[in-house]
Amino acid sequence: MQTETTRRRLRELILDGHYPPGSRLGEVEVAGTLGVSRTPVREAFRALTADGLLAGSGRGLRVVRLDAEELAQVYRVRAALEALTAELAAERQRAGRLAPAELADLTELADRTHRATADGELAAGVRLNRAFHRRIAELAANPVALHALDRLWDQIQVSTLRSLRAPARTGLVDAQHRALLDAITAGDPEAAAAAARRHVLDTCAADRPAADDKE
Amino acid sequence: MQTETTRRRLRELILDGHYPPGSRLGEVEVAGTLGVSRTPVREAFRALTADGLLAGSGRGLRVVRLDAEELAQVYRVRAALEALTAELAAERQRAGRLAPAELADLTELADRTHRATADGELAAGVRLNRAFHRRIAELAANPVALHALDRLWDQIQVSTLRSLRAPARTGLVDAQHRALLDAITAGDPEAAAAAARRHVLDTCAADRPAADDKE
DNA sequence: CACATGCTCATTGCATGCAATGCATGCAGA
DNA sequence: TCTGCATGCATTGCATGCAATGAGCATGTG
Repeated sequence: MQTETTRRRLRELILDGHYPPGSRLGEVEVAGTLGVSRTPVREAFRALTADGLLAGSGRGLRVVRLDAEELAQVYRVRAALEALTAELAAERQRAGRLAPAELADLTELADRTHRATADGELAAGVRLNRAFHRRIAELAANPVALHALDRLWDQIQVSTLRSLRAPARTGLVDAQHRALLDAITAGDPEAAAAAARRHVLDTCAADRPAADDKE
Repeated sequence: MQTETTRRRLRELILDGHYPPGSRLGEVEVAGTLGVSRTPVREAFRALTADGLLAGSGRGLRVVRLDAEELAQVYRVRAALEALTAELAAERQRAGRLAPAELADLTELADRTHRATADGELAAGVRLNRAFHRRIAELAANPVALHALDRLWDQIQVSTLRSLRAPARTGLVDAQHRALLDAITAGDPEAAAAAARRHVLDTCAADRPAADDKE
């Protein structure tokens, strides 16, 4: 079971920025650091490569570094999938399959996200924001979409780590979260899908200036 | 490099139905069959598991067998992604970024798909149909979407292998392919997205009777 | 006769040795 | 000084040994 724990720990290290994009990862080095043999590290590398966090087949794996265009492509797929999950969640709400507690939960996540970001706790804000979006995907009750989104969120998180941007957009983000929330609560699939798509694409546009790649 | 070839060969065997859904795959057995050691087989297993073709954590991997609901969930994600690729392809056409030869190619794929299916060459029809959809995804020029769709197509192909159904729907399928093609050719993203979504969801509905799972 | 329990064996997970490969570095010659 | 080549090294890919674990089966008992 060391393979799985190794995979998890490595993923955390990458998502934390401990291994920033472009870092080179060697089997021996990581095996030594984590105190396991090369085999589980090797398999963890494969898994993370499949998840789109590592790349560079052959000699030397590196943490993926997406350029602006690739990041935009990831965002477009994310927008399509989040439009789907929002639509499905709204459908389930309309069908009466969502418990009030679940919606309350979602509202609280939106609140906490806004508060954390407004208070300047950027790391917590990023985490809560992701939790908010993920909760919607859970309410959609489609594991396939959820899994695909998990991968995309990981990729985006890695590539936008350094640009933990200031809150200027905080108000807009929160307003869009509320709009999405309202559409789901109202059981309006079309509105929910549209709100989700717009929100994600706006976020993409806001992240784009992160094209200050050097090194 | 035996890992990669092993992965490819195993994928082919699974997609061909040589290892039908539910089959149990053992490292030693496959290693013996393919004439390699357990290590590359092991890694190929991991990769195919990540691709959603194998499952069954822990003791004994099996070829995934999706029930009707899971298959429908895959189809909904596929519909969202194919709507996106159709939209992107149409956008590129509108922007004049698609060469006429590329569209001609696509038309020919639609033709050949229709002919093969109408002639009762089901296997060839399935292959060509997939090639048609894939070509659209290629024209969308979004590798992220293309990769995600490749995985979904694989999963669907495995789970609908046994129900290589008769052509009754042939006419409808071809008509929808033409509608999609026309929307892309016309550079109409909304129409293309709608056509793709409807086509995929109709296909899902047609595949649903495959719920005659026993064994 | 059914169910629980203990045993045996197949199968996987992990570690490590060995061979191959690609890269960097340093030296020699132009 | 620059270029080309050769050599050494770091690193990965693959094979295999060993230990652990879970499953299936047989047997004994209620």
